[in-house]
Parts: sequence; structure tokens; C-alpha cells
Amino acid sequence: MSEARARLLRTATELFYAEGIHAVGVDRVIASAQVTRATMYRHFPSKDDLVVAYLTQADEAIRARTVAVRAEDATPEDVVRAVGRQIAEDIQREGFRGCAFLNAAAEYPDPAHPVHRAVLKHRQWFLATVTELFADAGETDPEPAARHFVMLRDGAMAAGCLTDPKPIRDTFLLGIEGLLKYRNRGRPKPDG
Amino acid sequence: MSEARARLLRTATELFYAEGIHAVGVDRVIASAQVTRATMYRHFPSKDDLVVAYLTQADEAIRARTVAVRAEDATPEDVVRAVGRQIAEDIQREGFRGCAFLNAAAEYPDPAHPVHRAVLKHRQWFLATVTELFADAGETDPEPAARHFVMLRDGAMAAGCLTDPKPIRDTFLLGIEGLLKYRNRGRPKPDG
DNA sequence: GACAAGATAGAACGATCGGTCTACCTGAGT
DNA sequence: ACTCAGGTAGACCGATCGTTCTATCTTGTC
Repeated sequence: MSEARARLLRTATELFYAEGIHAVGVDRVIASAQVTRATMYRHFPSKDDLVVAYLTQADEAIRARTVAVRAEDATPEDVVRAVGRQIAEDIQREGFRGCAFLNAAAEYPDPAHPVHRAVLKHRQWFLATVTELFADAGETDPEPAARHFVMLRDGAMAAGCLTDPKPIRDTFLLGIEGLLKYRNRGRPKPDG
Repeated sequence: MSEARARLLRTATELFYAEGIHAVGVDRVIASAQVTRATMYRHFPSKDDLVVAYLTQADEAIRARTVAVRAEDATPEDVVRAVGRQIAEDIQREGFRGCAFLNAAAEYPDPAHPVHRAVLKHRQWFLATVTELFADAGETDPEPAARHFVMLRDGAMAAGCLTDPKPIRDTFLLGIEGLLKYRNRGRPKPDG
């Protein structure tokens, strides 16, 4: 990855996330990245490609940190908690502006559009992953629990940038704890 | 309200909601509403004013239907359920494209912007109203329950237009039932 | 020393953006 | 009869949109 490309992607991420995608023109991006128009169009044939690259990068980062948390030596329940804690941290991080994917979907409603598809791809992965997590935790029917988790996450991410993030964060973490408490556990695992 | 103004507002609602706000220019709106440029700018001094009017109208519609459901002769718990059912119906309605307010907030992140403020105003009212509903239902600490309700709503509304709405709807309604079941009830009301 | 990749700089494209303007018509109220 | 709000029609504004282009320079690598 060339220096210019990296700068381009970093700047695009900052601007698109902070201000919205349609609100930021290519001129803004190239000016902030200190790159020429020609350079940008060499690396990203169109603005849409840049947007997809922005979301793909975000997707990869989240996957990586999820892999990392699963690699730690923790009980399955604590892995769920850890993923929840990551989300809680996101929400109270400075400059938090909601979920990059939900925000992008709001701007690209057409399901056939590459940007929209990138959003769906990330969300499919996330739901599948959380379902695995609940299955690991001995949930007899993990999908409903995972869907509940994702719903709380989406709500927390959507609301966390609209008011004081603290109560949102607390509500979210409490919701996750409730989910872990009142769930349908299967036969406890031999080592659990 | 003049005929032209009504047509303008109706068209704006359809287009902004379906395609996003920045994605729809004034030209599109006036063409679809079969109105002249001058007429539009007579009623709405700027596009922002039109957008705010669109959200204000949506806000009023939701307030009205909430008032209606509270006026019915139902137990406080059933009022909560009824509000939840309204949201569930929204989600599976054809042409559902998520929460108009969350979508707008994604496009207008600046908290000082009139459009963003219209979003916040609606959300403040909604949280306060749901808090009242839980208080009516005898919740000793209604705000956390209301926040939980709103979080599920936001998550359901955000996700309901990205995949098959049915499982989202079911997850949401199940979450609301769980919320009503495992809550902190105060001394039961004399008539309950 | 040749060559190609990647960068620079900047002009230019047509389309669309939100918004202003002039000019004329119509119908209801006083 | 007069006024005036509300409507039509359409030219026009500067700015910005995403995109393409030519032309030159640097920096390895073969």
C-alpha cells in the first residue's frame, strides 16, 4: 500500500465518518489528504470505490479485534461480555458518530449499490459471529439470543452519538447482562 | 394549508424517506410535486426548511397515534405493548426504510443544524413518553426501562430495512415482553 | 540507461446543486 | 373595481458535484 493511498484512505475515513458520505466531495478528500485528483483516481476509479474501501477497512478492523478477543483465554460468556465492552468503549470514545455501516446504509438505501452491499456483508458476518459466541456459551437456540444482542448493539450505536453516551452505554451493558442471565442454557459444558 | 404546499410536503416525504435527503435535490421534489420552483421557495425559504417540515410532520403523526393508543381503555402494560406493536407494524410495512429521524441524523451530524435539532426534539419527546408509560405501569424506576425500550426500538428500526424484517420484528416483540416480565414492579396499583 | 509505476500540477468537462429573479395569470375578499 | 396572495413558467446565478485529461517529474528495478 503506497503512502498516498494510505493517506487517502485515512482521510476518507475521518471525513466520511464525521460528516457523512454525500456531504463530503472528492475535492475535500484530496485536499485534506494532500493528494492530486489524478492520484486518487489512480487508486480508486470512482468515489464509490473509495467509500467501499473505507467500509471494508472498518469491517476488517472490527473482525480483527473480535478474533483477538476470542483468542483470549476466557469463558464463552466472558467473550460475549468482552465484545459488548468493546462496543461500549466505542460509544463513549471521543468523536463517536454512530455505526459507520448504519450511517452508510442510511445514505445508500439501494440494496444493489456496492456501498449498501458492503454494509450487508459486514452485518451478516457480525450476526453469524455473535451466534457462534452464544452457541459456544451453551445456548440451546443461539440465533434469537444473537439477534437480541445485535439489536441492542444497533440501538446503542444509533443513539450513542445523539445525546450523552453514558446512559446509553449503561443501558446497553445492562441489557447484555440481562440477556446472559435469562437465557436458555443447554446442558452445561463439561469444563463449565 | 394550500394544495401545492400539501403536495410538496407529501412528495418530499416520499422522496427523502425513500432515497435519503442529500440524494434528492430540489429539482426532483418540485418536478414530482408538479409545482414551480417559485412556489416551493414561497412555502419553504430553503431546502432545510422543507426537510424540517418533513420531520415535523412525521413527529406529529407519531405523537398523534401515541396519544390515540393511550386514550384507549387498556392496562398500562398493554399500552406499552401497543406502542411496541405499532413499531412492529412499521417495520414490516412495505416501503419501510428505517427510522426517518435516525436516517436524517446520519446525514446531518452537526448538533447545531436545524434538521439535527428536529431529530433530537422528537427523540426527547419519545423517551419522556415511554418513561411515563412505564411509570404508569408501576415501574419503580421507569427511566432505565424506557431507555431499554427505546434501544430495542432503535435497533429494530435500523435493522428492519436491511434484511428480512420478520425475524427483526419477532426479536423486538420478544425483547419488549422480556422487558415487561423481568422488571422492577412497585406496589401493584389498587386496580391492577 | 531504459522503462514503467506512481506521483505531481492543474485545466477542463457536463451535470447538478441550492437559490434568485422577472413576468404573467387567476380567483377570492373587500 | 381593486387588491393581493398564491400560482405558473422559465431564465439565470455561482458553486460544487464526480470525472477525465494532458503534461511533467521522481523513483526504483531490470
